[in-house]
Amino acid sequence: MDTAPDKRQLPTLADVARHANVSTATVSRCLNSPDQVIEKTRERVLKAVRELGYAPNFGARALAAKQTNTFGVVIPTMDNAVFARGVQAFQEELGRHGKTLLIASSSYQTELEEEQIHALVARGADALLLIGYDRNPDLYEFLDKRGVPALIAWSYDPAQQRPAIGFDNKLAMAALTRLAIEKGHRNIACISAPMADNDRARSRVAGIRLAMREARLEHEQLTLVETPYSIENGESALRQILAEAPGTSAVMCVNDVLAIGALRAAREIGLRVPQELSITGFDDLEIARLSDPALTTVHVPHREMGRRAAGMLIQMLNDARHAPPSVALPTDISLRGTLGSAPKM
Amino acid sequence: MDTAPDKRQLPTLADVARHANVSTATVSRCLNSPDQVIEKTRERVLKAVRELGYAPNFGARALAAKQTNTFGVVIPTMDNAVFARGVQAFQEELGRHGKTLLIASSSYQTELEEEQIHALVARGADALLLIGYDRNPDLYEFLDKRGVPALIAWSYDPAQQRPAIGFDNKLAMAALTRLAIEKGHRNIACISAPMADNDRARSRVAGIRLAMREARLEHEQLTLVETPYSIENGESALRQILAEAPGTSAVMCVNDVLAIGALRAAREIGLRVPQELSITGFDDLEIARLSDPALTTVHVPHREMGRRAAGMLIQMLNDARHAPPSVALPTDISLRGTLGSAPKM
DNA sequence: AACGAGAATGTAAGCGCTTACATCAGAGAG
DNA sequence: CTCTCTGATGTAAGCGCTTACATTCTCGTT
Repeated sequence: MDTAPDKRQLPTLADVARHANVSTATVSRCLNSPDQVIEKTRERVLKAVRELGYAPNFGARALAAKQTNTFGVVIPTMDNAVFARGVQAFQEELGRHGKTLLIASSSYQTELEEEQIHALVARGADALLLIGYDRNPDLYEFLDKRGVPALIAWSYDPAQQRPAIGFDNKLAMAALTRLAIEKGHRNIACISAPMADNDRARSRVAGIRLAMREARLEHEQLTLVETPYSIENGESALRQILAEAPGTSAVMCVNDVLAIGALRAAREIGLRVPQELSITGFDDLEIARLSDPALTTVHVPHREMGRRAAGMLIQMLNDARHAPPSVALPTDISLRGTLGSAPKM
Repeated sequence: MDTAPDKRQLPTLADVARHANVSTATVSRCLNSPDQVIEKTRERVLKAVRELGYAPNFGARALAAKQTNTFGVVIPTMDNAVFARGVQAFQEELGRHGKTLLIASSSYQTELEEEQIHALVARGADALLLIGYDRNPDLYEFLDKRGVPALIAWSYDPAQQRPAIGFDNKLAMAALTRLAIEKGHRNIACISAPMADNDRARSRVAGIRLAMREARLEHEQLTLVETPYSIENGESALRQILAEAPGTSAVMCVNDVLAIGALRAAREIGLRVPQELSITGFDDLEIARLSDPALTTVHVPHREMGRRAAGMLIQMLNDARHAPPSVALPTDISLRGTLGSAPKM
């Protein structure tokens, strides 16, 4: 497969040293602590660096220096503004501290995620940001053994031990559900992302159930459809719900993308939203404000989460003994057009 | 579990070898070409690996093996579906070939981009995917010298030498502009992203100018506003345009996000779209279909571009001598609600 | 002019891994 | 029973870099 092409001989530290007529140590110092080298020598070395197009070999450097200043993150997919925004903020903050971020995406496949984590650790990631709690216990053990601090993001569950920064998905969804119930909705349905390996989706659904139970509704009868994240899937999920439970007056989706799909299906079918059917989302993506009517959803501070995650992880790296307390960021309900009162029977 | 403070001693190949009572060479072979090792030994080694929580040190491996199987990409921002989608596809295809992708994002800062490229190369990226042509020539020289193949994506300019995969932004925008002109628009304005260091934006604006020239319109009088990518900026840009050139009947934006902002501003102002004002975008993001009215825009095959970019780059790596021909992917106009006939004077 | 402190630079020992080459054990041939 | 051959395993030389320690220079002192 890999027919090694022209094994080009790259310039090394030693080449630069020879070219500048100094020792390798001096070159190294020029690059890492320039003030230890006298100006004249430094100039000569830097000139040689430029002329040879030299770039240090990171692997060798990490090997010798035992430090990479590199953090890693594995996200389920880049193709979702939710993660993109948080990770972007994470990286910006990391950059401010002189750290580099390596991003890998797992396409929502647990196995692939595990591989990526190993790859990141092998590449010397000093610390990791991981999405959600659901993960093979062996993996956590592996990270502990290696002493690689890992912070869970996008989730927060007081019952879990691991340090995390996120929001209480269950409570947030319960709050939204209570609102729907106040507005008279009794026949509630839910469109969820696949819940296996996704504690966020699970918690959100649990939140709906919680609120229904509180209101003495038959929460066992919640019509539930699980389908992967996409607008199209949201559309067909809504059709499926209406077929299974024609009396449904409110459809609560575990994310905005599915909700937008549901909204679209409702329009195609000719159901007026919110007069005949209410729809809610979760995340408050850009699209939530753009749809017509605008989507009622749960607003989540993604950027702030990313930013603070960076701080926490750096702290975890510097003080490996005390895990910082997990933090639950506040969410709030963005009440917009798609949630209305339940239609009169 | 040992909570060693810092300076944690990670297990090395040698530790595994000792533990399994074999030589380091055998352990290495177990990991890299298992069929060269007899089953019994292999099991013993793998058991030791598991027990010690061993993971190979990538740096050392790359150092010794001179191959990383890692590609790199530097995108302007993750927080834009355009790049996210293409890169996701790129990564998926790379994964299929056993390559890992390292992603860095430059927050649209040229200097940062340059740094990131160096970082990626230092980390042993075998090849790079870069967005757009605009870049310091020294950087290209550096990459050439290092023998790191680089493929330009998202842009295609027949006048440029470097291998690229993208679409002809100028032609695509010209086509859309011709359409607007056919519909009677004469007073055209444009909302562009900052054009310095962004050949895509520049080409798109050039496309507008080209079409106007063809139609013998005073293309010098194109009202042009440059503003960074965001919905809010699109809104204020539209207000600015209407203040500067009240007769404007069509506003062409270089991307969908700005267009959505413009659309929103138009609604706030009370201008009916498309009866009183036409608006167009570029990219065909999800939001383009969701706005009301839906956005007329240029559809661009992001995923296909990412996928094919992976193939091209692998080929470039394997055959460094012949650069593959650049490819221009077809774009087409998604004619939707926001482009209408020019209002009668 | 000789001395010595401190700054600048050099020397060389690894860091953890791969791999060419050396060695060895066992099977089949003679 | 010895000899070869083959396949499994061991040995050890780097890969490019950092850094502790050794060496050499440079000056201000005396």
